[in-house]
Amino acid sequence: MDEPARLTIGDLARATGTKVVTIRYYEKAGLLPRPPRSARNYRIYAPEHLHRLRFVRRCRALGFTLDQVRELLSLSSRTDRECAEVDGLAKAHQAAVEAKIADLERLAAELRRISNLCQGGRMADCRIIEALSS
Amino acid sequence: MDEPARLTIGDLARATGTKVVTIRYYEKAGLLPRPPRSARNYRIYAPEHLHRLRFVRRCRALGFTLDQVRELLSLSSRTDRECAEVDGLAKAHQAAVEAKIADLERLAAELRRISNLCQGGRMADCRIIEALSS
DNA sequence: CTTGGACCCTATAGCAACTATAGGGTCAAC
DNA sequence: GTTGACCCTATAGTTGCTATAGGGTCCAAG
Repeated sequence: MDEPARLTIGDLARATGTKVVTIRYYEKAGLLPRPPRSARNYRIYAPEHLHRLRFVRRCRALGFTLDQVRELLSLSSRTDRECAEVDGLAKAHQAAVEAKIADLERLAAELRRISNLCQGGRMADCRIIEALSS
Repeated sequence: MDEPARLTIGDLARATGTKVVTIRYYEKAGLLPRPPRSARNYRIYAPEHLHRLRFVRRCRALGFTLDQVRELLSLSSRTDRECAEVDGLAKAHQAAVEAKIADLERLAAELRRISNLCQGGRMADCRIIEALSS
C-alpha cells in the first residue's frame, strides 16, 4: 500500500495561504486537532488536516467568527443530524452581513456628502471639519 | 463675568452617549487633552472638551480609526493650512468604505447561494458543509 | 451622625483574531 | 562547516474598547 502523504506545517501554510503561526493558533484555539509529531517534534499532517484547514479558511473568508466555525465543524461531524442547524447558522450570518452592508451604505452616503463640501480653502473655513463637529 | 460651566466626566458621558471609561481611554490615547483636576482629583471639563469629544465620536461613528481621528484633529487645529489634506482623508476613507461594501456584497451573494442549497436532509448529505469545504 | 447610593479615581486584565518577536533546535546543500 | 530555510515554544503586541478590583468622595435621608 501507498505511504500516506506527510505534510509539514509549512506545506499546509503554502497550500492554503495561511501563515504558519496562524495554523498553530488554530490548533490552540481548538479548530484543528493536534497532529502527531515526528521524532524531532515537528507536526506531521495528513490530507484530512489540509481539508479541514481549507474548510476553516473558507468559513473565515466568508466572515464567520472562529466560534461559528467551531460550531460548523462540530455540526458537520454529526452526520446523522438534521442539517437545519447549519442552514440556520448560514442564514443568520447572511442576515448579519446584509445588515452590515446597510450600515456601511448609510456611512458611505454621509462621507460622500461631507467630501463634497470641500471647496479648497483654508482650514479655518473647512466645511468638512465643521460637518464632523456637528 | 459668568463662571464658565464646569463639567464632570459623567456629564460628558451623558451628553455624548460615551461611557466614562471610554472617555478616560481617549485621554490616554491622546485624543482628548488632560483636563484640570479638582482638589479631590476629579477631572473638570469645559465646553471645549465637550465639543472635541463630540467631534471624536462623530468621526468614530463614521468609521474613522483613532489614528485617523488624531490626524483630523491635528489638521483641524492648523487653521492656516489648506484643507485639501482633510478632504484627502475623507475621500480615502470613503473609498475604503465603498471597497468594504463591495467585499461584503460578494460575501452576501455567496452566502445566499450557499443557504439555498439546503434541502432539509441529514448532515451526511449537507450541501452547505460541502460548499464550505470546496 | 451615619448610612446608602451615585459618583469619582487608578490600574490591570480581558475580548477577537491574529501577528511579531525572542530564543532556540534541525537539516540539506554547497 | 556554515549558510539559509525550515521547525519549535512562549510571550507580548495590535485595535478600541469593556470589565473588574479596590479604593475615595459626596450628598441627602433617616
